[in-house]
Amino acid sequence: MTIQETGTARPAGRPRSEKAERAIIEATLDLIGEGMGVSDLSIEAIASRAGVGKTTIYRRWSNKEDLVVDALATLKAPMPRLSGTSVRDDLISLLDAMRAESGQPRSRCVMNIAMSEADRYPRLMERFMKRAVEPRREAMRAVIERGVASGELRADLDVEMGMALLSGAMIWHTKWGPEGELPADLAERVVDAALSGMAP
Amino acid sequence: MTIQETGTARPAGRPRSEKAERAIIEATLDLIGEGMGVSDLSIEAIASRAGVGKTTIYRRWSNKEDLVVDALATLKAPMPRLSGTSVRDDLISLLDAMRAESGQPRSRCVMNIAMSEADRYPRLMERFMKRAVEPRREAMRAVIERGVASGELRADLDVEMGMALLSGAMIWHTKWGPEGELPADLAERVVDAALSGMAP
DNA sequence: TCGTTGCGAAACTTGGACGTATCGAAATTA
DNA sequence: TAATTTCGATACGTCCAAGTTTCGCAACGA
Repeated sequence: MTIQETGTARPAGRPRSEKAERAIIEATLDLIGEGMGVSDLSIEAIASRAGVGKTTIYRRWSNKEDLVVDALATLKAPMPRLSGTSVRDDLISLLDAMRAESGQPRSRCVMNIAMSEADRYPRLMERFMKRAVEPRREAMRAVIERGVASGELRADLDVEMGMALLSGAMIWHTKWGPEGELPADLAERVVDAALSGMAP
Repeated sequence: MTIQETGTARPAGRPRSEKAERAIIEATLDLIGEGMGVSDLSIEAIASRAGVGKTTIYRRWSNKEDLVVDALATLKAPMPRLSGTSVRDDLISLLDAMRAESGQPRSRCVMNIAMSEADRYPRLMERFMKRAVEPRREAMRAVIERGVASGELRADLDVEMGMALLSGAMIWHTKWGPEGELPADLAERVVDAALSGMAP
């Protein structure tokens, strides 16, 4: 018996480097964040960026898609804490988290991939949606439903439509709004616009 | 002097085939519509799909990006005729045109490219936005401004925000809504939701 | 009819990425 | 210390698409 028996018995030889593994995933996310599509990614580019031998990648992942799946899976949703004081405040919090993320190249991964690669990599998308998108969506849905129940929102509100208005407006600004950073008060303005509507 | 002097004097030799040119552009749009990114397109695939020799492509375009630019430029916006009776009706017409297009593979080009390739092909995007997106955007802006002027919409409405709500909600449904075709009444529901707002 | 140019097909060269193998060094167990 | 495994680096053969060239034929003007 060996001294350490916690979990799996460590095999002989040099252990795999956690650091290398993280560097590989970071490099992958970086490249995707810079606008690369999945099919543009090359293992060689990832290895080079990560300062790692190709062997070290192939020892862990047998192909590019597996690597991307794992890389995206590490993008956990750091959901904003919701104050719960008012539906308006909570919606602003959620949308402002979107705004903040849209500035970071890293989080652009989410959008770039979600937007463009759905058709080509369905397996990847499925897992990615579940991991990174669904939790946020669920959070927003919960807030809206709470608002309907509490009377802060219209009783006859279509919840999905509400999500479409709010999220869609944020996406629109990200992609087609004025150049540069999104304004700091964008989330608030979007929420207020969606709440009050366009009609007088 | 030659007999025909109408415009440019025809050079000697066999004239270029209009048919081949159209076939090339059609093939390009088809492939993009099937979900291919610009970088996934191969000249050989285009030539093969168009039933054309690679030579015939390279004789006209010196590289892939030029070809894609021209191909997308032919996607003219078949703008819906606006009745002008009410702002609501006109907005529904505009959004319903979006819905109808999202069903056609050909028009998915617009979305796929616009969504995903912005960072990588800025030159392409610029020309494409000008040609295919800006006219529709301008039409919607005009309708909203008319509504503000006529009192059909809030006097203090932020026009850009209104566009974001409407267009964004349509995009959201296209990309993340329930599977399958968009419901026939989606445009109407989006417009009404955006007009009346989420607050009671 | 003849010269010119475009046509599709195919051969060709080049370059990049793939995935594998091999190297000496490093890290760990026994 | 010896055995084992991973490390980064690099070389290798394969494949695929890019882009160029060549070929025989077709379409046009003179």
